Amino acid sequence: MEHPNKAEAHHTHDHAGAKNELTRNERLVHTVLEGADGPLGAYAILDAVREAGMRSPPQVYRALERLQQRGLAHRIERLNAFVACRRDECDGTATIFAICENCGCAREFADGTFDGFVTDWMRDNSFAMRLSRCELVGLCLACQPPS
Amino acid sequence: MEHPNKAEAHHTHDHAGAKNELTRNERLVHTVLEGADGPLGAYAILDAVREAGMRSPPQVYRALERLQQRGLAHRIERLNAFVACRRDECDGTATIFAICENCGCAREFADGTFDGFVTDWMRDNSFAMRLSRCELVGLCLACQPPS
DNA sequence: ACGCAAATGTTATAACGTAACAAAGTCGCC
DNA sequence: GGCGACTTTGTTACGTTATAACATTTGCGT
Repeated sequence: MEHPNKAEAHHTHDHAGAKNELTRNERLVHTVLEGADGPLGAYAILDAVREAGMRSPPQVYRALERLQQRGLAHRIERLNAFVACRRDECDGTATIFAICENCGCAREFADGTFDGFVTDWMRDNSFAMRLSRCELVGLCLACQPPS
Repeated sequence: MEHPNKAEAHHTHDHAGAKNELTRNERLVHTVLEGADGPLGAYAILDAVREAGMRSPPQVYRALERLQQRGLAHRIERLNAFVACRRDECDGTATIFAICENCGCAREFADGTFDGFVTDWMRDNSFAMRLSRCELVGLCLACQPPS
């Protein structure tokens, strides 16, 4: 039951600043995510950047890893897919998504009550939290049956 | 951006009752999960039940799916792994896990503040939630550096 | 120019998950 | 008992997601 860990979510910057520090591959992947209308799998991203010169999965996964560290992209665990972060000042440590099962859209948001719950729980239970992920699964307004 | 969905989390029962309704394969998988000291991947489960007669991945995944529907097991998205639920009366619609990056342990718990946050948000945002998943990632008490 | 670190490129393979179909068990019902 | 419908199980083959390991190139300070 041993378990290593991955680099993730520790840089600080606001997004405007962070975007200017991207490498070529990071920028390619980030641009694709920004232009997408929903979460994209790593291989979908790969298809989209292939003509720009990225050819193999590790290149895409490495770019994604660094974008996540900077809070510029998030992985949606339930979908094995990735999105560009649209909130400014996001460091990636506390993300919440509402995921629609019908259209696949994923809406990211922040919430003070949730942050409070997390903070309280980690204090009361001596858990040294590095990051939290919350995924709400259901139907978005547009996808709900008429009335 | 269309997207289907999977069967999940809709039965009701308390666990004591539900356990008596398990089929042979479901019981085999559930017993393995109950005996494990942490989350298990589907192929680790397969190894553990092979001598009992289950031989292929679909058999394991099918049993897991039905256990999840009954709230007897949960998938931890971040780990691509599964655990037996130890709370009674769990229907699987709202799970919270604290996952240790060092030892791999996953502690499940429930929280009223979190439930309230979820309920409020779905009301305020007209989101028809089917289930919520929350995963806190960090170090459990036993794995934190001395002081 | 040299050396170091970061980033990139490439191959092969590991790990996770499912489609599709066949066979066997369960149960009600005439 | 025999029939039919449904559920569960069994099996093969494949699709999808992710990473290990190593070679090469790039950026940059001195």
